[in-house]
Amino acid sequence: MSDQPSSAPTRPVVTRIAPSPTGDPHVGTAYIGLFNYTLAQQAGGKFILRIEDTDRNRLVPDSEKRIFTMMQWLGLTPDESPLQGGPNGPYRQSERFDLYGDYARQLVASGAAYYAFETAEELTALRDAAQAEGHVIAVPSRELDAQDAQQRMDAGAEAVIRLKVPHDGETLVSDVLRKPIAFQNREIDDKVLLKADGYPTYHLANVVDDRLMGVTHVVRAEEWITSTPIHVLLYRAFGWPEPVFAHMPLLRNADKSKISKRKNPTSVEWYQQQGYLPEAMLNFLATMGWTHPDGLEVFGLAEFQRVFRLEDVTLGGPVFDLAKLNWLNGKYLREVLSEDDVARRLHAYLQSQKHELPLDDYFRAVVKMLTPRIEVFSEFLDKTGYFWTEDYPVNEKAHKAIDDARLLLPELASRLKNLPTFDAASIKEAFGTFAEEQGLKLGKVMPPVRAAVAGTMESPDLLSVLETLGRERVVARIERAARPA
RNA sequence: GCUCCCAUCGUCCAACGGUCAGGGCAACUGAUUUUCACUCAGAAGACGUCAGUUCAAUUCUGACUGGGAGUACCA
Repeated sequence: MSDQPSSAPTRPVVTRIAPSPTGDPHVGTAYIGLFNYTLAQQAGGKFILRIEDTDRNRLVPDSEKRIFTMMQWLGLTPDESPLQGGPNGPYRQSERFDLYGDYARQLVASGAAYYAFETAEELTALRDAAQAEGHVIAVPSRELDAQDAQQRMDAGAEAVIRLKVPHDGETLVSDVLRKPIAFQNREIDDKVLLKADGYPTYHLANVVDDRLMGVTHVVRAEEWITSTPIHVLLYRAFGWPEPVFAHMPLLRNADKSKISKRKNPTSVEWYQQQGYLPEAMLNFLATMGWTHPDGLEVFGLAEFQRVFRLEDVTLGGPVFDLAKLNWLNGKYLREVLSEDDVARRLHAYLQSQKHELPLDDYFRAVVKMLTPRIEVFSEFLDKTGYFWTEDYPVNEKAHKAIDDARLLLPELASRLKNLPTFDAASIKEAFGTFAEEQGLKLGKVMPPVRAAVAGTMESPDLLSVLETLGRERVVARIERAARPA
C-alpha cells in the first residue's frame, strides 16, 4: 500500500514551503521557495505557504508576516497561506493543534508509536552512553507494557509519544536528485512525535500536514535528508503514499559551511534595504545549483519556468557569492530595466529609505548618468551628494586639482557665465577654445572644474554634469573654488 | 564518535567514454574616454588521490582523502 511514489503524471502538483517563524525572512527560504513555486507553476498546480510554529520558545511574533512579505516582494506569492487562507487551512500549525494529538494517538493504538516517560536528565544520560558505545539511543519506555503505559497516562503522567522504529531492516529514501538512500533502521532512533506540551514535533506535523494538504512534491533543503527515513516510516505507519522527495543543496558561506548570519547577509530584508532588485535576486538564486541550458546568465522568472527541470539541479553546495549578485543587479539596471523604470524604482527605494527627492527631470538626468556607475541603489546617494546640496565634501585629490589650477578658474567661470546656451555641446566648445588660447590640454582644464563642481575626481561625464547642474550652480561653485582657501 | 550527502578554474556552472575541458563572476593586462564607471579586446586560471572496467576515462565502479549536513520534547 505504500510502495513507490513514482510521480504519476496525472497527479496535480502541490508544493509548499514550511518555514518556522523564528526570525528574519531567510534567503534559504526564498531559495527553496523559488523552486517550489516554479514546480507548481509549471504544472498548473498549487504552492502553499505553511507556518511551522510548533516551537513556542523560538517564536518571533512578526516573523510570519515578514516571510509572507518577502515572498510577495520576490514575486513568489503562494496560492494558499495563513494570510490568504485556502481550502486546506488553517495554515498555521499552532491552529491545527488538536489534529496532531489525534494522529499520534492513532499510531500508539496501532502499535507504531508509544508513550515515553523518560525525563530530560535520563535521556541525556542514555544518549551519552549510547554514543559512547557507538549506537543509537534505546528508550526504555518502548519496552513498557502498553496497558501499563495507558494507565499511567490515564493517571495524568506526563509523557511524549515516540515513533517505534523497527529494529531490523532498512528504510529506503527515494530522491529525485540522487540514487535511493538506504538507512539501516537500527541507526534511526525513536523520534519524539508529540511533545509533552501536546505540540507535535516537525516530523509528525510535517507528515500529517503534507498529507492533509495534498502535497505531492516535497522539495526542501539537504539538511532534511537524514530525517526523511523517519517521515517515510510515518507515511507507512499511517498507510499513506509518500510524496516525491527532492533535497536541494544548501547555500554556503565562502568557507563552504551552511550559509549563516555571521558570514553572510541572510535576511532578505537586508537585500531589500540595500536596494537589490527582486528579479536580480531571483535570477541569482536560480543559478545556485542550476544553469540555464543555453548558458543564459540573465533571465527572468518566466524564462526560468519555461526551462527549469528539477533533475538538472547540481548537488555541490553553491557558495553564495555576493559579487556575482552585485554584477547581476547592475546588469538589470543597465540592460534589463528601462531608464524610466530605473528612475521610478530608485525613487521608490529612496522614499522607502526616508529620502525625499522629487521624481523630476533633474532626478532622471542624474539617475541616467549614475546607472552605469552603481550596482545597487544604496550606492546612489553616496555618489551623488553634489547634485543635491551645495554643502558637498571636497576630497584631497579634488583640493589638489583646484590648487594646481586656481588661476584658471575665474576666467573659466566667466566664460561659462557668458555662454549663450548652457548645454554640453556649447560647454565643450568653450573648454576647447579656452584650452587652445591658453596653450593647455583639455586634461589640464577639465579636472579642476570637475573638482570644483563635484568635490571629487570621479564623476560622470563632466559636460553632462555641468549641463545638468545648470549654469547658476556651476558658475557659483567654480567662483567659490577660485577663492583662495 | 555514528549516519547520510557531495567532489571540474578562487567562485557559479557546461561537457554526461574520444574536445586544445567551455562559459559567467572575481582578479589581472590592454583599448576607448575629460576622471570614474560602462563597453570592447586579451591573458591567466580546474578535472582531489589511488585502484578497477574499457581500445579510450573528467565522465562508469570501488577505496581513500577532503568538504558538508544530521545526530533535541528546534525546525
